[in-house]
Amino acid sequence: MIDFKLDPKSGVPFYRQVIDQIRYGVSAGKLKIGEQLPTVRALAVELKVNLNTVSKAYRELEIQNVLETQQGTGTFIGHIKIQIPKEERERKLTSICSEFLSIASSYGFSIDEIISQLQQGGRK
Amino acid sequence: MIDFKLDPKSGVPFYRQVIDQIRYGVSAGKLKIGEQLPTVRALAVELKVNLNTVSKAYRELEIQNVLETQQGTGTFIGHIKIQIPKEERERKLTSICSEFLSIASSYGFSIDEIISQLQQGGRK
DNA sequence: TATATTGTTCTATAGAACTATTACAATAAT
DNA sequence: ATTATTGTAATAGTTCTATAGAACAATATA
Repeated sequence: MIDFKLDPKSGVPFYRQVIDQIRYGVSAGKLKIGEQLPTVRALAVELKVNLNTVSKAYRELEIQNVLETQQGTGTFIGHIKIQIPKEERERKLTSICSEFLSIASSYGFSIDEIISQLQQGGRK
Repeated sequence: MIDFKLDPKSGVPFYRQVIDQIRYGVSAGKLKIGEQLPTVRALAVELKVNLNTVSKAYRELEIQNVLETQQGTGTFIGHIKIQIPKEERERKLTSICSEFLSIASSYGFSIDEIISQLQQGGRK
């Protein structure tokens, strides 16, 4: 289970922060397939946000097939593994990396700093 | 001078992205004391945002003593040395890397793939 | 002086984000 | 069956973000 955290100063909407944390948790293996997430009400209380905010995050992730929800039961990590065509995959990798680099360096971060940080964040 | 970049998908307001990039640019030494910034109109055109959005960013930075403005002349990097706390810089790096990683790995890219691509894209 | 350029301010509009409240629907547990 | 728990939905109101357009103020320049 993730230890959810919200950063009000970041400027990033709460529901997007929740989405990010779940998506990253899944890909980092912190959230296993089929695992139950906190209920919308429980997470709303924990994060001190409105129920609708959590609900919105869960809803978007369900649309993306990251989550599966069962009314009355709960919300779970989805079973569907999404497949992306290889050419598109290559292009996507190049594109997001290039875009990210230009943004990161506009903040004054060097490649080395970035890579070092990514390596830390990538540990399981 | 900074190569300004806006990321509409990040969820961070435009004016905040501009603020961030200038502040980090200053602390990284990319923007020198007394250096003139683009005019509000020029930057607005470059970033394809409204004049008021840039103006808002500049105004906040003037309040923070990062910038000094002279009506009719332009906007300049202030003479008061602003240090961005190491922790804040760390947090920003962590934040953008984490967000990027969550997106990248949701496409199924491994850390190694990502880093390898970044190293290629980072060559000049 | 006249004109252009710069930043500033104001109004109006639109949409997103978030909260609050209430109610409804599906499932599980008793 | 009844109750509790879960997710869902609808409405309303506030704040924030961003745009568009217009006008104003200060400075530099021709």
